[in-house]
Amino acid sequence: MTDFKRTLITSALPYANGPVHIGHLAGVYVPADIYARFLRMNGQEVAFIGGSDEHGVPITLKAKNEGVTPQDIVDKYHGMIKDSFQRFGISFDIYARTSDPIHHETASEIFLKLYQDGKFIEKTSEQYYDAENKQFLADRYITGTCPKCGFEKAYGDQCESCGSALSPNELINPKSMISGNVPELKETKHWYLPLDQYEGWLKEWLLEGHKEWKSNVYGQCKSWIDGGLQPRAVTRDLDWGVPVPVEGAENKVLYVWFDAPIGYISATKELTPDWEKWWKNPETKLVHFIGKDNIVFHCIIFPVILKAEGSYILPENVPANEFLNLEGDKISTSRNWAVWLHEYLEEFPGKEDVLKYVLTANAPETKDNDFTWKDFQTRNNNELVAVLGNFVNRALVLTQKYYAGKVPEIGELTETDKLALAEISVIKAEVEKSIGQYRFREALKFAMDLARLGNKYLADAEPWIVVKTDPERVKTIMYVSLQITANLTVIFAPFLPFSMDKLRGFLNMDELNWSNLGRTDLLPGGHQVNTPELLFEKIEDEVIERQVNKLLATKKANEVANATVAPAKENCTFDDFNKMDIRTGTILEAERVPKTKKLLKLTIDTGIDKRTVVSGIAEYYNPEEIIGRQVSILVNLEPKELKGIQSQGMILMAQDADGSLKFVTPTTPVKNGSEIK
RNA sequence: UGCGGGAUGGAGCAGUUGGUAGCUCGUUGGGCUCAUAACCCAAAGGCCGUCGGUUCGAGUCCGGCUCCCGCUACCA
Repeated sequence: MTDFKRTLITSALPYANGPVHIGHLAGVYVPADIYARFLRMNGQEVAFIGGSDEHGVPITLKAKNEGVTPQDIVDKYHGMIKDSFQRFGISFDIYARTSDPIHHETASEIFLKLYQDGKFIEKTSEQYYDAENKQFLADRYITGTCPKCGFEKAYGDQCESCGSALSPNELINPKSMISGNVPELKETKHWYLPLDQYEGWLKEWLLEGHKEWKSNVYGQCKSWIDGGLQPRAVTRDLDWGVPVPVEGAENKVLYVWFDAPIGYISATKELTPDWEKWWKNPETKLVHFIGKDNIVFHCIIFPVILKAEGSYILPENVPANEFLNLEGDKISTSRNWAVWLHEYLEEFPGKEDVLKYVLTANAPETKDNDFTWKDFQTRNNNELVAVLGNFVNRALVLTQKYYAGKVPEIGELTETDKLALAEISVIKAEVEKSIGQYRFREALKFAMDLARLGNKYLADAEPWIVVKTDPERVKTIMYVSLQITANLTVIFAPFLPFSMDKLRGFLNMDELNWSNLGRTDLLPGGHQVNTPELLFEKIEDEVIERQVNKLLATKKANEVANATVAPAKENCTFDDFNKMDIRTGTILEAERVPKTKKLLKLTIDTGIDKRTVVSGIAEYYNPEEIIGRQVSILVNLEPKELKGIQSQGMILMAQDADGSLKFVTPTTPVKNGSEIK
């Protein structure tokens, strides 16, 4: 194992098209912050890097929608994000941004170096171009009819209806999602990073050299590498971003995934003129904190860029987390399904550490986890308040009561005392080991064990009883209790920085580094402590209910938003309508199509014949419950093979605001085969 | 479609190299009353998703299946 002299910690750059939410925090910033604080307390040299990712198509679109410039958008969110991180206590050494000139320079330089060294390949291809907006269209911003299933709102990369992967050129009647116009095909030149040429190197460096990475990270990388890598475009046709610094690249910018990780480097440059020791000295340990969606960029693409450049170090570990859900649903910026950091800070002033605690205790380290307000309350009330806060309070209140806040002199230590004090060092070692393995949830649990130890010690020693018979003995008991309390300020400092500041205030002591943990003389006899307040307070049901109601309101608002009725389509002639032969039929049989989520295979009596129809309704209806139902069926639709089954016709469904499907059925039964007109 | 991760007592999670299944919360009973009705002790509660295989022995290794989540497809 290499002996590192310093640690460079990067945290994924949040995308500046929205505020930061608890998912970002749990996945990236809270663990990264714990790690940074822990290392600093150990006297290590640390640079903790963050910043906003401000380029890319979504930001330009948002700007367009709101009638402002992209710079306005990123200024707004960068300011908001930076401020909320600062108030939340994420201890970045620098929080930069990718629209900063220093970043543009850095990214340009690296691109240019690779370009001059011949590390890219150039390719010209035809891509859809929106003439009105004078821009090429990303796959996702082209819509049209799916060539496979006929669904009219397929995207350029995929059809949401049948699930097939598409390329934009396959779409029938392609339309720009930006202008609604028909896009034209236009030639354009781009530079590609030939990832395939680095396969051998990646196998050696990553698959052989970093088997210790977390299984979710390692597994994903392995599958990518084993599956064969393709060259990836590093440039885009867009006017928002870092301009491509070569001839013949007008109106082209660096693709965001190329430019964003370089943001870590430019941020370091902004932090210190001595930035090269952080990025080019093999005695520096580089650790990327990210979410799982970023694994491929940080484990494969960015390392390839660094490797191709030649003078940079490579990540030593990439402890990516899985995702955090909120009350059972995926967190979503666009659906406003999130707990926003800036709102939390307003609504729970002074409770920054509570959120850090809950997000760490329930961190999605090995799999997706769920954040619920109920759990938030439970952990606050039963763990922070009842275990940690309560112990501290007991120790301090007794000290006030018996000794007017003066730490008593130590007497003879009993076996119990010695065991309790020795346990501190055991817990210390466990916390260190867990943090070293990026298991912050486990580390926090061990830290909590110290508070539990304190409670148990007091319960066993019973100073409130002993005081009546042996006041001398009580002095030692309280001395030991206070040393445990003082040790708590050290062990919890990486996790609950604000609360430990507060606790040190109660104890009237200075901040200590990690190596003091385990000492049993942190508060000398005679030291005066202050009158304590509560370290944590209970969170009442009403507070939680308010948050839950807020989320329910969001859910409702989303439904209303989705309920906006689509505008009428173009007129069609009566003949057009007459072409469709819609009948009433009855479902005779229904079964799930194996290996699909949405499809049911139905046998329908159409009055004309009995035929098989495959219908995408399995998410809303069970096969058993629909047998015998009358439905409306388009009988003269061209047959279509779905999952190897001939589907002869289409069942008409009404789609509700929430996306659910309902049968269109006569109000009272009619004869099968009745025409609908 | 392909790939990755997950499935463990009521809930949320640990289980490192295969050797008597743990933790936090909740529940029940007891103790204590210094403390924010907090704390301490004890108990109940699991054929570790499912089927098969390797092994003296499998939560742990191998294969099939089912179900969730994610990536593929620029929201951590």
